[in-house]
Amino acid sequence: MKRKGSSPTMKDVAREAGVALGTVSKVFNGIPVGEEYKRRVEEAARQLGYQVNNYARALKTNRTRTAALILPNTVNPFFALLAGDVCKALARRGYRMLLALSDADPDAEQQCVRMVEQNKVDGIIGLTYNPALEINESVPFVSIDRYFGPAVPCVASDNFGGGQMAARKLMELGCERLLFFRIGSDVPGEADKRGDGFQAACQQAGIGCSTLLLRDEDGYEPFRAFLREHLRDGKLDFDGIFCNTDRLAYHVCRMLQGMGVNVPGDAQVIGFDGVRRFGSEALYCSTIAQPVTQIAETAVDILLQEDRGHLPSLICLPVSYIGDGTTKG
Amino acid sequence: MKRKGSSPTMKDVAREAGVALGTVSKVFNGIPVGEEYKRRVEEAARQLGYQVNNYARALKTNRTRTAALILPNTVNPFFALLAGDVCKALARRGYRMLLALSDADPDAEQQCVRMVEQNKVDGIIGLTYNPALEINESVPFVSIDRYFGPAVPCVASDNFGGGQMAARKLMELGCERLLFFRIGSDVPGEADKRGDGFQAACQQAGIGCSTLLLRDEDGYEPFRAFLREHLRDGKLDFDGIFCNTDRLAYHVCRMLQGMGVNVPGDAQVIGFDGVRRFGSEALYCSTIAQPVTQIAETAVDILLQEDRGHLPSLICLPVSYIGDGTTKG
DNA sequence: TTGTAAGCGTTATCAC
DNA sequence: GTGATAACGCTTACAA
Repeated sequence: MKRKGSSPTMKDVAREAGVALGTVSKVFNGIPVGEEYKRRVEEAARQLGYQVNNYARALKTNRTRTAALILPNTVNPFFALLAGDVCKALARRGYRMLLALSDADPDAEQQCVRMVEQNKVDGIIGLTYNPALEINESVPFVSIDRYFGPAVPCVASDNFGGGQMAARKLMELGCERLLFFRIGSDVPGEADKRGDGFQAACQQAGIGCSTLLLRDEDGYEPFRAFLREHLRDGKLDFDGIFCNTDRLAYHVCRMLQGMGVNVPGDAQVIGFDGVRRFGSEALYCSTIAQPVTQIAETAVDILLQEDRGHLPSLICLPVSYIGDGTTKG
Repeated sequence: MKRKGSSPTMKDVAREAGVALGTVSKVFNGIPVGEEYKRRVEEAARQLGYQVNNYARALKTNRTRTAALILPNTVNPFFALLAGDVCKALARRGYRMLLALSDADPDAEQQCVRMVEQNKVDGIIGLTYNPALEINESVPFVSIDRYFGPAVPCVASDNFGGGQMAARKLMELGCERLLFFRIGSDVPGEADKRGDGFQAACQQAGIGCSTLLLRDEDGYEPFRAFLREHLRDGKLDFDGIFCNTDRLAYHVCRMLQGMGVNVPGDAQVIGFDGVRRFGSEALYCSTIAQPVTQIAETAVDILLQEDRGHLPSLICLPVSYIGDGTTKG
């Protein structure tokens, strides 16, 4: 590794090149300047290893070319994917990404907002759980997976459509007794529509649908109890189960296995997310996959949109079904 | 969500509080000031929703209280964990984290460095693959998993010790014919010592050890071919396999399963990393777990150390064995 | 086209 | 202890 010396300023470059300060600035901002001057400035800059000081520039221009991403954590593979894709989407547009982790705690989320506000970010993308989050009006905000109201753009998967898709797929694959399992946060979010879509599709098809809706604090055990209750003579009352996350689906499959119920033979299971082992390999189960890259790309596009007049309020991106082992197709 | 109005400056606060600009600054920097003045400033600041402008502050002080983390990606669960832990370690010390993703591409890594340098970060933590990385001397750098030389602090797991640990554990569990599988990057790194440690322990114990060392580009198939070659009458020539990552171990287990070799009955397998399903649940295999949180904490500590005079050059943090399914204990 | 100078929001150095 | 004032490194009118 080479380690070059310390930071020269524009003044140094100007002196070295024998031109005025303003000229140097112009060169670095692509403003036309005499060919010979330009050459000299570039040469001097290269020689001194000059780099513009973004902090000084931002102070003047009020644009930091930095955006913040607020996320509960980075270990949840969906969040990890999102973080990566948002970072890349921003980088492609010449923006830097500040990452702030909240642990899904409302107070911590507010602190994250304060922190990045102080840092004069040009915008914030947040996947948050605090419905009363206070954000300075002057900083653009795009929400992911949580709808705050018409004034705050929200991008999410087509959760409702995904739920419908799961129900229809299960029916198409021969299921007749459907079950929906849900675990998640207390605070309402777009992801709740997964169940809504599932139930709507069932109703539309004229078949019933049992449900068990829990909160994260409840853990996975109640699902096991529920399944046991609905197990008669080794046969499950249901032949198609939709879980609102791949993680839950994974647990359900293991529980069923433990009870001697064959998946997908006796019961087919579909999860939601499209999470992969080691972040990029095999799926854990048949699933409704979220278009993570597209979510990131869209969120960034909206965030950086110049015209802040008429922004979309809710954007739902298309999901897709991927069969992988826990369904018959 | 509430959205409060735009950004007042110190000047506004000073006017509102009826004090001088300098006094406001002092209040926000914890410099003693008259009790009554302090109260008035704080009141005014609260009323106006004032927050210090970090960019202006940094321009003056030359400290941004921001550090950068350069990582190949965020989907690899180990990297995801690291990103989270570094972010939290920095936050706890009042620092923000800029995340830059390189895709493990040397040029992109250099670009990341340039980008965060322009952003005047107070330091960079990098998990990189470019041995010729150029970093401005004036910005502190801590490397993870790659040793650049005595002048650049590197923090890593005790890879050598982990390799030894794997060998000894396998022997302890009755294995007599050991095998080491390695896949990874071309460029030398601390992780290479996993194999060194494993072989050293074998030699010390006076037992042989076969190896197959591949690069990422080779993919996993050659391992399958190797195993097939060493399968006679349904019995494998080896009864203990150490893989340099959990991911490889996972694949190897599936290959063995496909060949009718029982794990851990006929062959025991140990991986390295301690990667968990869904980022936080069950392991994929018995493993030598890396102390990710400690690595992050240590890297941050070194990075922010005031005394840049005598920094440690290589810090190896203790790993731990966790048996989970692919070994007999 | 080029150079000059004001000022972005802070901090820090002074007289007071 | 308090309050002007000069930087910090840059952009951007505006004057030359």
